Amino acid sequence: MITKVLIAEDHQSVNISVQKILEELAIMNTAYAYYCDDALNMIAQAVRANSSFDLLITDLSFLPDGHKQVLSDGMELITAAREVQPDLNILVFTAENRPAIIDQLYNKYDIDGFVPKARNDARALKEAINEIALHRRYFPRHIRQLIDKKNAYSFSEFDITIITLLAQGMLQKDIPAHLQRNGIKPSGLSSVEKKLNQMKDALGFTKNEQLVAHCKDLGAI
Amino acid sequence: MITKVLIAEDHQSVNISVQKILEELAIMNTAYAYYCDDALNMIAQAVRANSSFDLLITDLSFLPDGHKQVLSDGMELITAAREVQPDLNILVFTAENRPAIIDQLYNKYDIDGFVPKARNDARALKEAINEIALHRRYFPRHIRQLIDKKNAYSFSEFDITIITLLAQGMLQKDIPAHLQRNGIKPSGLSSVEKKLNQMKDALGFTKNEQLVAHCKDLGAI
DNA sequence: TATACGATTACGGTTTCCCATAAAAAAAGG
DNA sequence: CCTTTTTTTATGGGAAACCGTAATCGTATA
Repeated sequence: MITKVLIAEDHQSVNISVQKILEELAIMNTAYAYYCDDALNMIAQAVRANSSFDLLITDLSFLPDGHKQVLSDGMELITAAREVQPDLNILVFTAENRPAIIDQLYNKYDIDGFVPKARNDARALKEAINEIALHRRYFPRHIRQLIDKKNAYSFSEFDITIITLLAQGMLQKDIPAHLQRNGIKPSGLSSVEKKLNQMKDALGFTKNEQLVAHCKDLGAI
Repeated sequence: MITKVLIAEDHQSVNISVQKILEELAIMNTAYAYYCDDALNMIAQAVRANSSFDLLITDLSFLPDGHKQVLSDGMELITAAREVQPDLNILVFTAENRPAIIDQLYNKYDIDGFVPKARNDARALKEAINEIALHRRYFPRHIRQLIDKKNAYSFSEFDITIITLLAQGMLQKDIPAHLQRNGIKPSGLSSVEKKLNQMKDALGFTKNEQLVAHCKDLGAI
């Protein structure tokens, strides 16, 4: 049963609506935060007071606005929250639709539900909360498809490192030295070239510029 | 005086809040649409019925969801709306924060106000509506700064063409032929190289990959 | 220890890109 | 109409990237 819920959402306009939705579900014990740090503090304090939250509804992107924060986005909040309260249910409510991000949430962060901000998000939120109350994960079908589609090519950490360096202006021939300095295993120039060719081949690309553009679209870099 | 307002916003959660905000401003004559096409129809019909809207509050991104639409985003809606009702006040309410996009809204689409979805967006919306009622444009200071900052380098159509081609995988040496086929004036390879150098120089870059990444971030391509 | 195998790295030739300079063309000015 | 200036285009040498192949390293196995 879900009775105590925390909303972490920096958009006031959305925050208001989520509160209203919880009211309609007869969940009266709610709290809300506009910053990740505030949210984490509330979670920690609730744990200490033996009245921990049953559910965290959080956005992913939190715009910086001058207030210095330890946690800068929803991903970090999720990690930190799980540390202070491992059994906390987490529902991500966001406009983010880049497959690489959602895939991470599902497979790495192991969140309990995902609701995209969209035309029927109010109804979807209610469904999601009800599902999570029944200990089931909530991921709409079209979201699952999105995750699968991105698996056209699954970028490894090594892939991302190389493309990021290129996008930052490093010469290909200088990458090996950088990899060695950071203790990254395959560091030969040939290995870098091979990886780039693998990626381009898998995606039907011919130039590094395409890889950079594609990763930007996916949100991988 | 603003008495009749149309909300075009596909996120139900946001749409609800905006309606509530208008209520608080004692604006009771409101309508809302989840699709651009619907919004345009409502505007056109109101004009025909001699009861046109005073203000359109619109988002920019409208997610496609199967329903085939003529207008696919807020930019197109704005253009179409201005055709059927040139004096319509337009307030853009969006999470979009790419400078190139906001710059276009301000200088090309000539909208009356811009409110970013953020921590105090409910209050900002009220301020914006009040300002517009007084026939003043509403653009928060930090938004103006954002527009100016992007003017570190102002991409021309030619610039964008070249970078887009690179991001699509075209070899640099093949670009001149493409430019000629499309009747674009400077088409020599040297001209392409010169432009690329100008851009990289202005932005402190050394590689084309950086340009592609930067333009993706800006929303220029 | 020897050997086989996969992964990584090194090397050489070709293509593309980069950059400076010069020629040609177009525009501006007298 | 000619000169001056600017813009565009052409050319060539050198650097980087591309690509196939060979050498090397590391590990597992007999």
